[in-house]
Amino acid sequence: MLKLSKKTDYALMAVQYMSEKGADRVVNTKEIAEEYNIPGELLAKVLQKLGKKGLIVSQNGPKGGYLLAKSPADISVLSVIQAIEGHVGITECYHNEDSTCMQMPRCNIRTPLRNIQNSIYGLLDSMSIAEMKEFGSATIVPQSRLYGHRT
Amino acid sequence: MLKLSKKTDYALMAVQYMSEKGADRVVNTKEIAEEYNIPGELLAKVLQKLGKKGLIVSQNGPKGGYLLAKSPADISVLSVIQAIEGHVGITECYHNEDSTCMQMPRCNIRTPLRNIQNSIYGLLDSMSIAEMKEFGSATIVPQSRLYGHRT
DNA sequence: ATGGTCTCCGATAGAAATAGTCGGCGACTG
DNA sequence: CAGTCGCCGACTATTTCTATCGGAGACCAT
Repeated sequence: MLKLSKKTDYALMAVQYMSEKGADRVVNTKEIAEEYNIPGELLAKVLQKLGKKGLIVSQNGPKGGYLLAKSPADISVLSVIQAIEGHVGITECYHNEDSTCMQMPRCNIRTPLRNIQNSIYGLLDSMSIAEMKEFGSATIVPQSRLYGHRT
Repeated sequence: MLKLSKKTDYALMAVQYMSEKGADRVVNTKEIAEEYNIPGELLAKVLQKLGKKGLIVSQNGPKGGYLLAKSPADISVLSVIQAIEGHVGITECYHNEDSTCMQMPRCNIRTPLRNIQNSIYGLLDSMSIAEMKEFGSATIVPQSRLYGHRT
């Protein structure tokens, strides 16, 4: 229903939080969990996934935690979403590679929806974590935000 | 996970189908269900919802069925989606009016996500069923497709 | 007027995704 | 070498989505 999962929300919050704290500050799971009232063990899994995907870097041991792997300006919102949700698609047939969709043979909305999907992707891909924060205060989304994308 | 439900897919297919058949042709549930291999009883419910929302008009009795209530150019993709899924939001707090989100007090992504959501809405709202069909053959989504939306 | 066809509606069962939990392992710092 | 913290897999609970069932009401043709 076009809704992001809670895990994804948590991921975005965490990344945003780290970006606020600065590049040198090691942040641990508990700290974020308490800040936002997120169940610690669930957030831990989310951060682990972000780590695997190379978006953040982990540091073990006491005083350990996480750091952003790159500058907030270089982390796209889409990359965070995809790190958690895997390959995302607006419909079953774009979401699942080997989907056995009964409607496929005569489907009249497959291609149009792909175009819509690509547009949404373009928006999410073009927006960085750093930009997203600014959007918080901005009231208007710039017009130049959406692109045509080849099918 | 940013995916439309199957019901919504069915709704879009059905509306598209009706638009193809022309304004005067009464289409019944069974016909659409067979064309696209959709479970008949489920499609029936979907069409009923579209009827309630005034997107299509029902005609009872034998030789009954459905007609588009307006021209395909006047039916937005968003209106079809919302007819089936109700109020849609990219996050829980925008999806559910009375959501008790534990992250609310300090949430750092609420407003930015709303802007993103509004952008997506703008796209879906500005696209009609008639246009959607053309997007099926087009390879490029026009640049002018996204707007700024007030928060 | 009546039987067949079709929409309409609520309830419910089954399947799948999501949210959250638990327990043990390994790495690091002081 | 002990405590802290990340790492990982399995597990349960909850919610949402998908699909089905049974019956009521509208309508047309004969």
